[in-house]
Amino acid sequence: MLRCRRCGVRQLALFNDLTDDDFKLVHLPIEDMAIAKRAILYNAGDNANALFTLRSGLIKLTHYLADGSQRVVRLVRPGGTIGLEALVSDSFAHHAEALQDSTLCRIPVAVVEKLDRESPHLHKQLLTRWHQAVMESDNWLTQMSTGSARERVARLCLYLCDDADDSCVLPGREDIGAMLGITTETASRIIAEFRRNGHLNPRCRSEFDLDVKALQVVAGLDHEAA
Amino acid sequence: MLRCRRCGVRQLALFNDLTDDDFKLVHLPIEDMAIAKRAILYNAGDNANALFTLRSGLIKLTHYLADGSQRVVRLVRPGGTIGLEALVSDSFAHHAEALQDSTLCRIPVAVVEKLDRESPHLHKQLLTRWHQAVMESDNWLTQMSTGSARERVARLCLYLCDDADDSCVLPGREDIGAMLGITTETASRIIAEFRRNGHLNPRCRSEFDLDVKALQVVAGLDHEAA
DNA sequence: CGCATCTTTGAACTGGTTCAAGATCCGTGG
DNA sequence: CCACGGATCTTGAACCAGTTCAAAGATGCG
Repeated sequence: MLRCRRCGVRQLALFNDLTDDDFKLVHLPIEDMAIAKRAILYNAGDNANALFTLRSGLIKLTHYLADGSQRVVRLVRPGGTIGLEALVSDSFAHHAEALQDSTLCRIPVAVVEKLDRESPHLHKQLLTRWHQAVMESDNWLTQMSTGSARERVARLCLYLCDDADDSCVLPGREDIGAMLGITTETASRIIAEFRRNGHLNPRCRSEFDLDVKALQVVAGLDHEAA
Repeated sequence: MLRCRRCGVRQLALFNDLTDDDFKLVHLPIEDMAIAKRAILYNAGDNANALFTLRSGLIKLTHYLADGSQRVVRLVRPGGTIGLEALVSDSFAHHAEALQDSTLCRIPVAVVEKLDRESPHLHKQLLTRWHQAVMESDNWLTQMSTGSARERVARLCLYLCDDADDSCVLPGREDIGAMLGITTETASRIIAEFRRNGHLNPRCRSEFDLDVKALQVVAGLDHEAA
C-alpha cells in the first residue's frame, strides 16, 4: 500500500489524488501482480470481486460474438482501470487478455467501496474513471471502426505509438483484425504497404519506428490542407 | 418533483429507487421538457450544468469526424440517462439530437451532486447508470459496427423494435447509415430487400411491422441450428 | 532439426460504394 | 385544394476495396 504513494503511474492511476488520510482507510491487501502476454486476466461472467489498475503493458477487452469470433471492444493502456463493473455487478462484462507482458494492481472491491464512501477524493475520481471508460469506448468506435481499412490501421498505429520515441509494438495480425473489424490478410497487406512506403520501419519482429506525420495524413485526422 | 414519484418510467429512470427522504433533499427545480424531432438537445462542448432523463422518444448521440461526416455513437431510449458527463466535466462530449419527438426531465447537476453525497441509493444508482452507458457503448459497437450490412440493419430493426407489438419506427436513411457505418444507398437497398421478402411490412411511411424471428436469423443472433 | 503457428502474397470474387437519374413525399404559397 | 420545389428515398450500373481461399515464406519452440 505504501507503494501506491510512490507508484510511477500514480498520476494516472485510480488512486492518484488520495491524501494520506485516505490511505489510512485501506486495510485489505492491494495485490501487485504480473501476467504474461496472451494470459487471461478474467473472462466474461467470472466472479468480480476486485478491479485492476494497469501499471505497464497492454490489455485488450473483448466481446465474443454469436459466431465464435471476437471483437475487441477497447484497449487499456498503463494508468487505465480494468473491470470497474465489479463495483456494480458481480461478474465481469468482457474478456480481458494481455497483449503484452503486463503488471497491474489488484484492488479488492471492498477497498474501493470503503474509499468511495469515505473519501470525496476517490469518489470523484471514480466517476471520472467511469466517464473515461465511456469516452474511450466512444473514441474506439469512431477511431477504429470508421473509415477505410488503411485509415483504421494508421489510427491504430498512432494509438499504440509511444510518444517518447515514436515507436510502437504491433499485436498479432489476428488481434489487429479483431480490433479494426477487418480480416488478418487485409491487416497484413496494409502493414506491408506502410512498410514499403516508409510509414512504418521495423526495428525487430513486431516493433516499428513510425512516421507520425505521414500516418496522421493517412488517418485523416489532419491538416492535410497544407 | 412530486411527479418524479409517479413517473411512468420511474422503474427505469435515474431516480428509480429514491426514498421519500431522498426526495426531501431536492431543492432545485427539475424541469420537464419536450423537444421536437430533429431538435438539438445540446452540442459537443456546450456548457454542461444539467443532465437528462429520457421519458419518451429517441435521442442519438453523435461524434463529428474530421471530414465533417458524423458517426452515431449510441442511441438513448426512454428510461436512459443523457449527458452524465456533466457530473465530471464542464462540457458535453457528444451532440445530442432527437430522432423522434421526445420528452425529458432536465436535472441540474447540483441536484444530482447533492443526492449523490447524501443518498446511498442514488449514489449506487449513479454508478450503475455509468456502467450501463459503457455497456451500451460496447454493445453498440458489437451490434451495429460488426458483420455485414444486412446483419447490421437487421440488428438495428430489432434494437428499435417495440416489444409490445413488434413494430418499429425507422429513422431517415442517412441516420441509419451514420449508425451502422454504411452509406444511405446501402441502407435503402437492404430495407427495400427486407420489405420484399416480408421481414419488414410498412404501416405508414416510416413505421413497420417486423418479422422478429426472420430478422433474428438474418442478424445472426440466433438458434439457426434448427 | 522439425513441426506448429503466424505472416505474407497471389488471384478470383463479391459486397458495398459511388455517381447519377428517377420517384416519392411534404410543406408552402398561390 | 392543388401545384410547385426542395428534400429524402429508391434504383441502376460501373467500379473498387476488402474478402476469401489457397499456398508459400517466416518464426519460434521443443
